[in-house]
Amino acid sequence: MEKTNAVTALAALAQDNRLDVFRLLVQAGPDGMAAGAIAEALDLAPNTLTFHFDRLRMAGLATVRREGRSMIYAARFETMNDLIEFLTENCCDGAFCVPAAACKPARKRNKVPA
Amino acid sequence: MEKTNAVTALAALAQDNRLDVFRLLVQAGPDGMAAGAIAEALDLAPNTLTFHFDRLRMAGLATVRREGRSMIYAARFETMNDLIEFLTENCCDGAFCVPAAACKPARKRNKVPA
DNA sequence: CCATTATTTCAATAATCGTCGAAATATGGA
DNA sequence: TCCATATTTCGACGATTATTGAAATAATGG
Repeated sequence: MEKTNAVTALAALAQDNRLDVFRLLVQAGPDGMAAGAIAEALDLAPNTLTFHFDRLRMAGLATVRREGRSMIYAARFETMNDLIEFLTENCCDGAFCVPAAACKPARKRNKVPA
Repeated sequence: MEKTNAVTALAALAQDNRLDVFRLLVQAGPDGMAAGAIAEALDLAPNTLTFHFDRLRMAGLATVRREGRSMIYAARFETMNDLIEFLTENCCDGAFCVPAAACKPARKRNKVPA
């Protein structure tokens, strides 16, 4: 990931409502969530939400697809992982550092025993 | 890490010059770097740099100490790790996700732990 | 104490950001 | 087609942001 993409992604996440949206999408998994459902869950005006979705999409952190009348938004886990890798790379000149975590979204939302 | 701290940390990193500063500190390791050296390395005005240092410190991403006439800034790796953990937690409801990476800075230069 | 170096504080400014209201667009159903 | 639903677009607004220049503060050495 290039620095300018990292800054864009960080800026996309660096806002209260947008971070909420992203985390909701992260928890929703690859199937995503309808804009209306997110609006209701977070109590946000639909046009405000569109503004935030745009930021997340431009940052590569979310995707959209239409499904009937609804727009379904989903998180892009790959970008999140790239960002984390970018933040941790070159840490202490590489000495004693563990590689960044990769979130590998499961297709179904099965709880994993702790 | 709480959400508001995460937003602050993300905002602190979501700016070109500040991300450069932080990465420089990350690479410098626990011993840190003098403000003047950073100013020279990144070609930034000292007062502008103070502004950015403040953001990083308020976000818990950097510390300062005085050493003679110089102010030595250093990255706080713990906060970076907390942030990464926050971003990846609850990923896909916890299913199939690897825990976040931890950067454990080595004291590779002959420096005694405080 | 004075001069020098290193960094911070303060005030001002342009640019960007997040939210709102009103209107527009797209889809599906009667 | 007409209507309701779902979401986006547009124009405006106050708030925050990053940078600058000038002046202030802190530490060191002569």
